Amino acid sequence: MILDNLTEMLKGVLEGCVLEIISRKQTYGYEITRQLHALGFTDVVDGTVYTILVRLEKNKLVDIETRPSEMGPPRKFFTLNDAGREELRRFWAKWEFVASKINELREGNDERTA
Amino acid sequence: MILDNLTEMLKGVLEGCVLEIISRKQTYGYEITRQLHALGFTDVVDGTVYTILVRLEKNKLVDIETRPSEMGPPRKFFTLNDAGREELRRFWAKWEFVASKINELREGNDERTA
DNA sequence: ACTGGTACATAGTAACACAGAGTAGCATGT
DNA sequence: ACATGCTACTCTGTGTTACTATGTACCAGT
Repeated sequence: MILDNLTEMLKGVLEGCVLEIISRKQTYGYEITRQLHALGFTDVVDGTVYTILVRLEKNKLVDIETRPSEMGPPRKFFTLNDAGREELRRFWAKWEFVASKINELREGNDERTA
Repeated sequence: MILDNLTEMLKGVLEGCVLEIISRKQTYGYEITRQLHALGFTDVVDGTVYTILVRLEKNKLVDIETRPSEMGPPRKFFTLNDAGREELRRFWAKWEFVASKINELREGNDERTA
């Protein structure tokens, strides 16, 4: 990728992305990582996703169900619960706010003091 | 503000905002803080802005000029140098990438492979 | 003298993404 | 039998960042 080091910019948004992905359908860590890669965030590694999932679990935003896989070790499937859906809603509200303000700044209210 | 705790989402973008503000015109810390408040980021405190400015200086992205003020203590005026303008350009490229991907995710490419 | 606004500075803290390594199951190839 | 490679989860440690809290200092108005 030409754009190196998106790390800092992803802070605070990656968790929201994971929430959104889980909200679409019940899924598991490895699959989530692949979806993020497909989205374009190719530098996001599985370790990062797993720490996010652990955090979501700790904050009781997801329900978890472990099921055997046809390929490899068993999978931990995640589903959003009510708190998770509420958190996701808040995430998008925050994103909308921040993104609109950033774009406002960008589109230069070039305040001619002229 | 209804939207509490934008902190994490601002990581990685606040520095870019400060660069953009400085690029508009030579300015100083306190004024930058006020502009961020005016933008809508009301929870950003001056201490945060000063640490960013110190970082910009350390990374040699700004030129600095200290001048007396009519009101209060002397001000440290900041101007972007070539490296700073290049960094700002990179910031917007990253922002454009991340924002487009997030919005893509949001607008649900619900890609049912049916 | 006191308050309040202006202006800069810094030590400590919490949150987050990442690096790196490890464990484990299964399939395939040699 | 052994190695390789993909799938899948887990954990420890690190660096970066914004925030908290506090302090210094200068000036104006009361």
